[in-house]
Amino acid sequence: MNEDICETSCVHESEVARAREKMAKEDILCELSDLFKTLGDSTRVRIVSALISGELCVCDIAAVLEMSVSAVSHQLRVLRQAKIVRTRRDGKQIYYSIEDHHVGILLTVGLEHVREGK
Amino acid sequence: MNEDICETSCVHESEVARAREKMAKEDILCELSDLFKTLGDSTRVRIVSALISGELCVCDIAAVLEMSVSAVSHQLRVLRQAKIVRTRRDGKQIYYSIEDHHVGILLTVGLEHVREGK
DNA sequence: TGACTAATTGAACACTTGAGCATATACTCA
DNA sequence: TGAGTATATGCTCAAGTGTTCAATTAGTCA
Repeated sequence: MNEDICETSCVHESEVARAREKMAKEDILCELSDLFKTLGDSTRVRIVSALISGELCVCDIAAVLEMSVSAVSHQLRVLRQAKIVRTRRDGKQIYYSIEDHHVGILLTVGLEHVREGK
Repeated sequence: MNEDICETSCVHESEVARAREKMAKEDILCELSDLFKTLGDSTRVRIVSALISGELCVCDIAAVLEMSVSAVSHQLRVLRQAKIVRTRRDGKQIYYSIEDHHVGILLTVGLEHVREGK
């Protein structure tokens, strides 16, 4: 049952079948890569990292990052749509915070990996 | 000690200072975002996901993903440079496998997050 | 050694993306 | 309600990215 995709003769069919079976579904993996892609920008990880220690309003985030409110707001929207952060209004300000604990774990594990690589 | 970055008057200086202190260093966060960026592509997560259940040669990976060997090889290089995968030669083939356990954890936690979001 | 082949690489192109600017919301509070 | 202000959003452009095609490398094994 050759797949006729790889023309070369080196395909180990049983290994391929096994890997296919054990992998997560394609659309789930797409969502997963979208999640990583969202975290794959230095502005956005810096925002998330700043929020780990507690909620902040947009102006504060901009001050922490030393960036314009507009640029920060653009990235906050991306983080919001990806359900990585949530918002809460208090008076004139809108406070941002981390949406769920998975995000914190991802940051922590990722940092370990980075630091271990020296 | 106004930073003169955010012109508006809504900056909470103590919160900003606290966040700045607790955050990881800028260059570390940059490396972290690079890590996520590397995983932030559907082809690459699919490769990593395929390798979680065991090593595979380039041809096999291409077969699993139903992509050209060339396209896969380009992405494998990116994963290699990011120290996400390692290689081992056996005869004519080169086998790829996951570099370290953090990668598996990231995938797992990320999948949890994605699946929880329904 | 030399033919063969798995894998890598370079260049090109279409597509995506982040930041800046100007403008528009949306909410507060007097 | 209306002025004031914190935040959000279109639009645009420069910079970055993934895939294809063609050519090349690096290793095997007869």
